[in-house]
Amino acid sequence: MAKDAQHPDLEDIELTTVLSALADPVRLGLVRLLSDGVERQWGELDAPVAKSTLSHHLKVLRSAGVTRTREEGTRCYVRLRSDELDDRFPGLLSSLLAVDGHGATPIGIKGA
Amino acid sequence: MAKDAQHPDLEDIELTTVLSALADPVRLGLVRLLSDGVERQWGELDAPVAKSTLSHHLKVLRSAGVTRTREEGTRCYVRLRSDELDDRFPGLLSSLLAVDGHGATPIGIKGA
DNA sequence: TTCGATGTTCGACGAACATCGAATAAGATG
DNA sequence: CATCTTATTCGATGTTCGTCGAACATCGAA
Repeated sequence: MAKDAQHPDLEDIELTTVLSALADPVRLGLVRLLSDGVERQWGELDAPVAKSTLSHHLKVLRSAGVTRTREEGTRCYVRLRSDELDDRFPGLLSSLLAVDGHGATPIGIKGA
Repeated sequence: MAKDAQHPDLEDIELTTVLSALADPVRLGLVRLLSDGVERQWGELDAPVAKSTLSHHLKVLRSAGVTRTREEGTRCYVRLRSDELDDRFPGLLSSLLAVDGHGATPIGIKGA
């Protein structure tokens, strides 16, 4: 699963790439959910999209260096690359999370 | 010219809208150029795109509340809405401008 | 090994987008 | 008025993007 889960070096990521990744409501919602630093399993994520779509979004986030994926058996866990992001783009993440009236799709946790 | 140059209230602008607007290399380049606070005339902007395309990009930025357009005769001037942006999205603009290794298209000033 | 759970990949679709050139509008200037 | 400059809009084109369902791959468990 997730064969070539590539995690790019943040130094190779351009600002426009990250901005594109975060410009989507669903992806921004995912980032906000993950912003507490807790690692989540895919199945936990309660997003109003099909599985394949969710998989796609998580792939985009991963490719943009925003998230990190860990595989354990058949399950995958995601978490934010907060520290690395803040190192590469100082202040960006925190300023994004501080905004309210963001157009992010609210993402929940199943069974919560 | 620029008949209904609408400048939305920043309070009505969502974060995703701004991120989308800034995710384009040309538009990010324009914002960086304008970040010195100087008001520029369209003709001054030396971007590697056709005039109609430039007009389009400036319209997107204006619709996203990022820039403000002033008309004077047949000429139009643009400037960043820096203060208002920082009020609505604290720290966002400055963190974006601080990044180097941004994928922004370099925009110049004609005759410079 | 067969089954179930979990993600991924693969077309496919429509919508949105970036881009251009040409046509247009409107003020400035001769 | 005729014309030039400046910017907008229109129509067209090709691309990218978000989305879905279906098929596939992989691991764990019965």
